[in-house]
Amino acid sequence: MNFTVAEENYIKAIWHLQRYNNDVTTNLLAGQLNTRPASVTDMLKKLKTKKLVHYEKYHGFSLTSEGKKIALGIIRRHRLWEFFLAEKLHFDWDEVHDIAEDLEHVSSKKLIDKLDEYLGFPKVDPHGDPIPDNQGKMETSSAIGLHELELNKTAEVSGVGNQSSELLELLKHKNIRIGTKLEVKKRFEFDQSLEIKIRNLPAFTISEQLAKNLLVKYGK
Amino acid sequence: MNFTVAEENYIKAIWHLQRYNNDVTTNLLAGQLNTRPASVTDMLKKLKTKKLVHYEKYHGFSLTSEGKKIALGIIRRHRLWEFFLAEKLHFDWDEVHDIAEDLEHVSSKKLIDKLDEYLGFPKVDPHGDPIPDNQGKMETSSAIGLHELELNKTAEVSGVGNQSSELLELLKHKNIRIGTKLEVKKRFEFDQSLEIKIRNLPAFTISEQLAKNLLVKYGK
DNA sequence: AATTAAATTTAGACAAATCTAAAAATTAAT
DNA sequence: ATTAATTTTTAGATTTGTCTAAATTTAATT
Repeated sequence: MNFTVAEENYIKAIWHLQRYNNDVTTNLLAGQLNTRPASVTDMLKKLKTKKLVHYEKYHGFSLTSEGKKIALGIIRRHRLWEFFLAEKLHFDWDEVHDIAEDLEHVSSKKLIDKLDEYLGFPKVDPHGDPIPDNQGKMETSSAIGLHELELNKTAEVSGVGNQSSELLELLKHKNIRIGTKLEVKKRFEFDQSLEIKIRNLPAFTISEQLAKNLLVKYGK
Repeated sequence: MNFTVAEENYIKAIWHLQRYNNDVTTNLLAGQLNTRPASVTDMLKKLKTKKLVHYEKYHGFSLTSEGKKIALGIIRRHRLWEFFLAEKLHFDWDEVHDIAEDLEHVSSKKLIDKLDEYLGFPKVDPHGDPIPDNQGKMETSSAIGLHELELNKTAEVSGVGNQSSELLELLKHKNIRIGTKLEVKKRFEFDQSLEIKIRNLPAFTISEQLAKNLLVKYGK
């Protein structure tokens, strides 16, 4: 089966929302896709006839297992292109997302498998998100939010909570990237801000909001 | 300005047809695009309002200089991706065209310029067609059809007349590719077929039609 | 030059994806 | 348990790109 760009964007958005929300709603999806709730309803009907979502009107929706499979294919394409853009074309990590949004809809299976091989079967994209293999399987991350890291334990940044250019710009400014090793030295109760330290550089403070969007793994 | 995939396909098709036909007609373009003459008329009106074609109804059409500029941008993207697919991902030359048809519509200028640099600013694609640079300029080829090559003069294959998988399959079977050196030993008047020789291999015969679709340059 | 043939354009319809405004269903609140 | 607020869906329109069938224009032929 073949899908339109619009269909793929809906499938992908539902998949992403399902990850962090117990139930995905019409309004939420409309917000995510910059469209209107009425348009979402229309598309849900269409995706239902294609057996990509379970959907009962007024009672929510979710991806079928077939829908999830399609979603993982799109995400695989997206993240492989992101890796290519960063690694081979030397794009900054805050530039790759938008271009990959377009490239991900080129759906030749052979192209993507050869690209994967050419890139050396990478396991994570430039934001630390895992890349599904050609069977749709991917690493499950043991990462936690920086806000839940214990004090004075070294951890390594392994991902970010989202790909907004705002977040990535801030991280670039603070010199934090995937692989950066750091420790939390102090937690301020007033606003839940954290004082962190990177190597032997002067300690500095980051907001609770930023901390929640920084994924880290324990271990030197 | 930004263009839809449909618009880009029309612009590109007109550009290609203009190269080999004095005047491009509605029917010809419809045939090329696998669509109906009525659809072509509709699109021509649209492209006229965007100043990409000169068009007076019942009296033909052609690309404006702006239209040509857009066309060269699309062709640049197409041929760079073809080069990438063949050179980096090791696709056969008869597989690259269809995939590049999709990739060419991803229109980030920065992406294409960085891709160009990454590939080492190639001058021709895997079929021997010249790749426009980021100013839209490209090599003008001195190639001639194999059917007009003088007898017993060595020449080198530099391109093919079209990218149909049928032609490319035939060439693969006959072991002819870009860079192959050959000579025409004899021309048969009856059907204009040619006997050709490649290196020290046994001579063999090719049809007039194939000869016309093989572009060669003189010189060892 | 009149008629026939071919090419092109118009008119009207349709599918995809979207929208606004109104109606219906669900959920929350008094 | 009604009423009010929110969410979701329907109804009807719009845009893009396409189609068929009919009408028009141009070109070819006798």
